[in-house]
This record gives sequence, structure tokens and C-alpha cells, in this order.
Amino acid sequence: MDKKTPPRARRDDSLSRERIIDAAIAILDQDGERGLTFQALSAHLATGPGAIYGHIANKADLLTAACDAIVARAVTPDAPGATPQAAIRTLALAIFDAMDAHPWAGAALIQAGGKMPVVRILESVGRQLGALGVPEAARWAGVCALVNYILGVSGQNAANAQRARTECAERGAFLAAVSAEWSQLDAVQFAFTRSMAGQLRAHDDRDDFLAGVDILLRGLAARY
Amino acid sequence: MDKKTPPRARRDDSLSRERIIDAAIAILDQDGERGLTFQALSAHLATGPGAIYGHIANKADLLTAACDAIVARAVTPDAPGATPQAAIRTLALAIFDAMDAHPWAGAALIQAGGKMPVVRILESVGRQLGALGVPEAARWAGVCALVNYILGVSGQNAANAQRARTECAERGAFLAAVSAEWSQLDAVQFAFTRSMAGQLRAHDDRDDFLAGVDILLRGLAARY
DNA sequence: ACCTGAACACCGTTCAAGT
DNA sequence: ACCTGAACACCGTTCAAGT
Repeated sequence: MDKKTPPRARRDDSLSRERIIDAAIAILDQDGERGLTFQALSAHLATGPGAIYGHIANKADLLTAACDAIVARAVTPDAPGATPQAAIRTLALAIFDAMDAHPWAGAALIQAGGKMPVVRILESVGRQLGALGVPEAARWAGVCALVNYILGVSGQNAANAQRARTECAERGAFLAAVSAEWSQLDAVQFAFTRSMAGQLRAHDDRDDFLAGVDILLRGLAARY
Repeated sequence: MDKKTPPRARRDDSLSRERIIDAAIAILDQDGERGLTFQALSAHLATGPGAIYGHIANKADLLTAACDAIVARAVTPDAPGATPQAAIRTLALAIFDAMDAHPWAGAALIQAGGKMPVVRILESVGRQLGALGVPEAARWAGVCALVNYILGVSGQNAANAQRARTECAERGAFLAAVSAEWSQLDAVQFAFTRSMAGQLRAHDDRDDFLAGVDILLRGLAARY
């Protein structure tokens, strides 16, 4: 993905892919995905909108690159003494927290297919699964399950954080609103969802997220 | 979400929320999400773009509603004699196939938060988890893990199908391209991903998807 | 009450002209 | 070689005017 890294030195304040990505992240953090405009971006960089296309292909490319910067920061080298299980839990939590801090990255990451940011996570989880003794033939399914769970739940949580930010004053009020919606569902057709409405308001997102990771790890352990 | 169901009869060919959603699905299936334009939609319905806003709130609302129609068709009532495990596998495959047939729904579903289409899946999985004997306190984590896995992997698969459709002639060529990209990654930093490049090209998406569902079910069974 | 469709305020992207 | 910024071809949404 990163094939056209600029090969030679550049003037101090000249445009660069890196400077553009940093500016994009700053805008995304402040105003969300809708705020990231080539107008806003070029103003932030004190240049014209056309100049940006010298360094990035298009808006999708920019979003994936911004995402990759966030993920690269979150995927730190493994602590030397940790068990594979502990390393996976640490990685999962790092992604969860990064998505919570940069909610726009959740949606972008899921659209990114087999691209760089996802590959980083894949790689890190895959190594630990190897250390865990999962045989090579079964590793693909295990990695898929774990990575998709991590991306899915973190992304969902990020989407909630974003909706809470735009629709309600605070996160608690938002969860209460969804909980109230669920309580008004048909009592027969949606009995289970209604029964979960209370837990939705009370639960701790991070705890529940980790509980799911443990279910997956237990499933893998039960097999091998 | 569906609170303003039209309460009274309407002329045969007059606009209705349902007719709009059907037209939207037809356009999405044919031209993808980028093809769904209020221009194209109103042309398809032989009306002006403004008329649509009498029945739907905005484009996001329309997309969620279209998604819900797809999911509602896929989530069929459980077969009477089936075990909970079998019912969950059947549901998971139905979602997977629906997303594969309507790739745009994958992305839309993930953005839909605690809304109707997701609730349908939540409800169906939750019931089976109850039948499986998972105690109420642990059901939330279990449902989260399963639903997110199903949505995540199906969505990823749908995104691949969509990228394959637009970037390459056929699906095999697309997977080969991603596989080739992975093979060119750094041998030390991305050793695991490189080792998976072969499997990526050879694997059967549906089989691997089901294998992941089984890992989750086994993890839940190991605990309760 | 509902539809019509021109108009509005944007948006991503391009490209001739500058330096 | 790189930046500039006007211009292009759109887009979702609104709203006065019609029926």
C-alpha cells in the first residue's frame, strides 16, 4: 500500500504524505468523518485542494492511511514475558481504546479489506495463535474469528461513541435512549432483546469486550 | 424505527415507503452504494427527488431500511426440531449468503448500531443461547461475540465481493491479487501474514466462516 | 395532502496556469 | 517539479409553487 514513499529529502514545511495524514487525523478527531473535506484539509495545510493529490490518490486512500497511523501506534511490540493469551488480550484492548479515542477509525477500518491496517492486527494475532499451539491448518479460521470480533465490537463501540457525541449530550444518555427503544419492542417477537435492555444501560463496554475475547480463546483451547 | 407505518389505504401506484425501499434495493443491487442517488431513485419511481422525503427521513434512513428488508427476509423462523447449535449455524449462513448477494448491505448493517436490522439478529441468536443453557448474566457477552462475528465476517466477505466486482473481472482474480500483495510484505515483520497468503487463495469462505462460528459455540459450551 | 422540480449549498477531483 | 485555485460534474436536501 505504501509503495510511493517519497525517496528524497524535502523542504522543511513542504507538503508530504505524512503531514497530510497528520492534518487529516486532527480534523477527523475534532469534527468526525463529515468534517474531513479537501477544503478544510487544504485550509489546515495552508495550500490549495489540488496540491493534496500529489501525495495521496483520493479520499478513500487518505482515510485508510489515517487509519493505519492509528493502528500502527496501537499495535506495540509484545511484552517479552507475557503468555499468548495475555498478549492477545493486551492487543485487543489497545485496539478497543484506540477506536474509542478515534471513533471515525472504526468505520474506516472495516472498509479497509485486506489492506495495511488490518494486516497489522492479523499479523499480531496470528503470531500469538502460533505460540498458543493452534495447528497451521486451523490458524486461518481462528485468526478470522478473533480479528473480526476485535474489529466488529470495537467498531460498534466506536459507532456508539460517535452517535452519542452527535445525538446526545453524553454517552450515558445515549445508552439510556437505545435501552428505552428496546424496551418498547414487541414483547413476544423481541422477548430476548427486551430482556437485555437493562444490561445494555448498566454494562461496562470494555469488560464485555474482554469477556468475548475469552470465549474465543477458550473455544480455541478446547479444540487444541 | 418503523413508527410511521402509513395508517390508511393508498392509491395503487402512489408513492409509499415500501415502494421506495424496493426501488432502492434494486438500484443498490445493480449499481452498488454509489449508484443510489436521489436522482436515480426518483427517475426509477417516475417522480421528483423531493417527493421521496415525504416517506423517508434521509439517505441514511433509507439505507438502514433497505438493509432491514434484506435481513428480515434472511432471518426466518427456526426449524422446529433443530438443536440450538444447528439453528445458530443456519441463521449465520443465511446472513452470510444474504450479504454475499447484496454486498452493500454489509457496510450498511455495521453502521446501523442498535437499530432494527441488528436487533433482529440479536434476538434470534439470544433465544438460541438461552436454549443452549447459557446463564442470563453471561448471555450478553455471548450474543455480542456471536453477532459481531457474524456481522464482521459476512461484512468483510461482502466488501471483498464488492471490491472484486469493481476492481477485477472475477472473484478468483481478486483473491489472487490480495494474496500476491501479502506475499510481497516484509518477510520478518509480516511472517505470519505471508504464510497465510496461500490459504487465502485456496480457502472456501463459507467453510471458514462456519468454522469460526463453531469456535465460538465451543467456547460457550466449554464454560457452561 | 401530496407531488413537482428548480434552486441551494455543498462535495471530490481535475487541469491549465503559474513559480 | 511542485503548487495554485478556478472550474467541473456532481451530490443530498429544501421549499415555493402547483394539483
